[in-house]
Amino acid sequence: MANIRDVAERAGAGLGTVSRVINNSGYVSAEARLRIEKAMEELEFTPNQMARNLGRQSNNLVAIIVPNISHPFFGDYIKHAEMELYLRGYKTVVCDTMQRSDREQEFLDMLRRRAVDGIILSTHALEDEEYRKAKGPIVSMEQRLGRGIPMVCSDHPKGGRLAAQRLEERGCRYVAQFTEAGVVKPANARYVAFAEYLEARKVTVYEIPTNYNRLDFANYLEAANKLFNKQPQIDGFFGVDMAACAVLKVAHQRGIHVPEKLKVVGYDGSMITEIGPQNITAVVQPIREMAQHSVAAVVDLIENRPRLRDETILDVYLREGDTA
Amino acid sequence: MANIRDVAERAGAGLGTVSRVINNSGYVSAEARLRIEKAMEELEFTPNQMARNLGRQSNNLVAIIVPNISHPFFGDYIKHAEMELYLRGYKTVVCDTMQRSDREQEFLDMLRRRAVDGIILSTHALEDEEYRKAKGPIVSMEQRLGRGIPMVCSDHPKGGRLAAQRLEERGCRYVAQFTEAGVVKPANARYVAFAEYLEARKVTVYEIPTNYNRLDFANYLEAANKLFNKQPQIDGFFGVDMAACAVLKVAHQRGIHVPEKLKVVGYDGSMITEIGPQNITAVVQPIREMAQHSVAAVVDLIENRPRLRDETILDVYLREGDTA
DNA sequence: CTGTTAGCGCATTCAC
DNA sequence: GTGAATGCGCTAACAG
Repeated sequence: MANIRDVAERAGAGLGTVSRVINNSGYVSAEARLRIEKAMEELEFTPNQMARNLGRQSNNLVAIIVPNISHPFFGDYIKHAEMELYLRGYKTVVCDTMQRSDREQEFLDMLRRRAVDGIILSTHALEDEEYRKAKGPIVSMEQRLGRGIPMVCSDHPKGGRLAAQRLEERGCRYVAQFTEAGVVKPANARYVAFAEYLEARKVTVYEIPTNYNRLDFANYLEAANKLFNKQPQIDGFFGVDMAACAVLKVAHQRGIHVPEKLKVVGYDGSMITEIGPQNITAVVQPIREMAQHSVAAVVDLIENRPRLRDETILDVYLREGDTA
Repeated sequence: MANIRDVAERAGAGLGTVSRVINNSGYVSAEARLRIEKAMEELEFTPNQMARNLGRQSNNLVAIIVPNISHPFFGDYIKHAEMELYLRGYKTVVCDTMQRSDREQEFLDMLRRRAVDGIILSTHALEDEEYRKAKGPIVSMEQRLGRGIPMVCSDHPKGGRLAAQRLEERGCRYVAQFTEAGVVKPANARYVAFAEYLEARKVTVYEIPTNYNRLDFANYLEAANKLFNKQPQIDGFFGVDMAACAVLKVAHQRGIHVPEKLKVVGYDGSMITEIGPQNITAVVQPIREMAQHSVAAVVDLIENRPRLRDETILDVYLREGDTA
């Protein structure tokens, strides 16, 4: 495999000149450029990325760390983030922690080893301390990790209120939501806002704890069954998209008609709210914008551009569907 | 940021010894190891991955190129492949071509530039020639690209037959399937096998061409509407999961009961066949095994292990659901 | 078992 | 404008 020296020799030029042609930087006479380009073609020369990386101390790689790649929300997120990174000249490394903190730690180490230039985190299984001492371009989704680590999230309190408002307008009196036990993060603000809004209006709110460590459908299905067993009188439900699907499914199995007897509002607004027989009414997170902002933030950090704010909170809205 | 030389000096050792400690390779006296480890800790030394990459001519990165990251099938595939790669010491770079051949070409170039050690391709927008001349570890999903490029796919003819068999058993007389116009690949064998099986048994098979360049739901929804407008008498349908969802949705809108009046069989068996009110009867591709085999193949190529076969064809089965 | 040496392939000075 | 020199940080081969 030809290298830059071979090219230089064949073109009767110096390494520097060849390098300048490759990078299209600095001054090169048209004549020399031609000779060098010809030599490159003849030798089928392709610059070696690893050598460039070492020289420039940067590899144009950003790692996106998520709890579950095949979850619709994260799938959408990764898709948009990958495109945004691509537009800025970066490639995307995906890391699925599968909810295991040791894997998260290993992926964090990639930053220290400079295996990637930056990281966008959607999981937070470690102590905040760990993130801060990683010392490098880190952006967090949905969790405040401390000063210097930008965070991007959607307006969860508003999302909770929008859902609550809708269920109340539709006359619900006994509503339920799934909560994620033991996890403190901005996302939980939606459950708080939801409950506050409704309780202030004398609507009963049941909370069913689910295991945040299991983002799979079966987990929500279990919770949905538990819900109907314990609180058969419920007439409204609010939860993440998958939970909404699970509740719809169990309701269907039990012959409970939606939206007549039960209203359902999802949270996320991912693809799965639109592919079923009924479109699920949902609070939509602006996934694409979340990707744009988080990517912009991490690239700013990598390229040493100053950032004004550490927090970006994006607007949400209620998308009409057939279930509420 | 401390480097290996700093460590060597502080520990009063040579570069080689430090390197051996870092890589846990070769012989190092317990005493020297201790001194070096101490020095590494004191200096908070972390080996620089870019330098290692250059030295070893390998970066332990594999690119997975897909047409759409957020598609349930590819999401599942990436998830499993990422895990398999991780187990073998590789990180995963994802590349979403968004069906654009120029992007595919750019991602192929990463291999030439040695920005990644290998590639797993799920898209095939270029001429076979291009792939072959990329000269490097390439594995193809669902498409024969020529000798030396291993291919992994599922047993599509069997899949088509299983679906056909089921619809026939259920008494369907007028069935439809969506086909991908103008694309030749093993995956299409399922449509051929499906039609052959049924036509031999005097069942009428309608084929609705869809645009392969659009893997989104709206595309299938359009096709489903077209189908019901043109062939309202159909009593059976076969198509990829998303198409099945679309047909179910339109059927629901039009008051056509499934499975009473219309049987539906999906292909892929991804998550979306199980989250709706009805479980969709589907031919299941062994996505995890597909990931395992394709990863094993690309890693074998990267690490110069000889491979016996160029083709791996994996078994499929029909998973019972509520729609057929 | 250990330290030294010589690359890995390119980018980036800096004289010329 | 250009070429030669130096360094990026580490690995691997080698002599000791």
